Amino acid sequence: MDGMVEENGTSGASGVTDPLASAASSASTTPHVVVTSIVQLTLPTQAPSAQVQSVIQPNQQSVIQTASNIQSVQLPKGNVILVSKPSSVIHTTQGTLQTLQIKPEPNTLVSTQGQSCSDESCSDDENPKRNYREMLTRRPSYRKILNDLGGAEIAENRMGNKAGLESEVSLSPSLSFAPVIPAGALQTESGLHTLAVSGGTGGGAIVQYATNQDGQFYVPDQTRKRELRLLKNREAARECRRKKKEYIKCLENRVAVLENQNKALIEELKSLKELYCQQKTE
DNA sequence: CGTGTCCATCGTCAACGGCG
DNA sequence: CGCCGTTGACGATGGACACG
Repeated sequence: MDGMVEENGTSGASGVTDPLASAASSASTTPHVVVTSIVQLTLPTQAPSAQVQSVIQPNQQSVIQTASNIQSVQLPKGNVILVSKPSSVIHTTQGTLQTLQIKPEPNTLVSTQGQSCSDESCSDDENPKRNYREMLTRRPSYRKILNDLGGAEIAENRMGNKAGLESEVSLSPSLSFAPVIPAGALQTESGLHTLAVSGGTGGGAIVQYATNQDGQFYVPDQTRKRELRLLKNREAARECRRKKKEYIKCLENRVAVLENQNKALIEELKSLKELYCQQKTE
């Protein structure tokens, strides 16, 4: 093995501020610390070492995840690389990256030449019609992005949530014979009793009850269905917002990384121009 | 201290797409 | 085609802050 790849969890060397990390530290509701990784490449033989700014995060419930296999690479001087998981939402900048030669070792995971974006998003550059159509259609859902990333873990969590939700909802039939009118219940013209249930900030649920022949209160099937739908949608909206936030954070992080790379490339171009002019005058 | 403004968060509705 | 998940839009609410 000619080269080594190691990650340290800092972003200082590249000078990129990490919006993810700062956001994580400021948001009290975020339980995990998100770290932008610097991948230090120790290059083979005489080549100088180079640092690669990565937005790949440690394995966690995230849109962006660490590639499971980190491989050694051969990196000619001046080349810029991105080490990426194949189906990542992180896309390399098309056309600006030079060829990255991967050492032909078995079990290596390769992403080269700015092709690390997902199959869906970049496989059909030669099909402008489809691209145009996709531009007009809805962008993929956050869940789809996560699935593309192999978010089995998240899918499992969702299943868990769903189970919890259903068990919660299954409590509803127990209300079918509530012996007393709940406090705050109002009777409507249709004979239904509505009960406003406040739920934290904003919004609130409304549950409707009816009375049977014995004067007992029960939740009509229609009401129960609505209750279930609202509950599910409430949970879905919460999850959707969480994913959206995470997605936006990742995009912001990516912007920071790409800006930094752009800066570095501009500097490199500048120095190469100077070098070229010097040699020309000699 | 009361009021106005801004911002974050929430619940709900409606539209859309995917799936059986 | 109906059901269900996803998500943008909207309005409600509460907290933080500035101002008089």
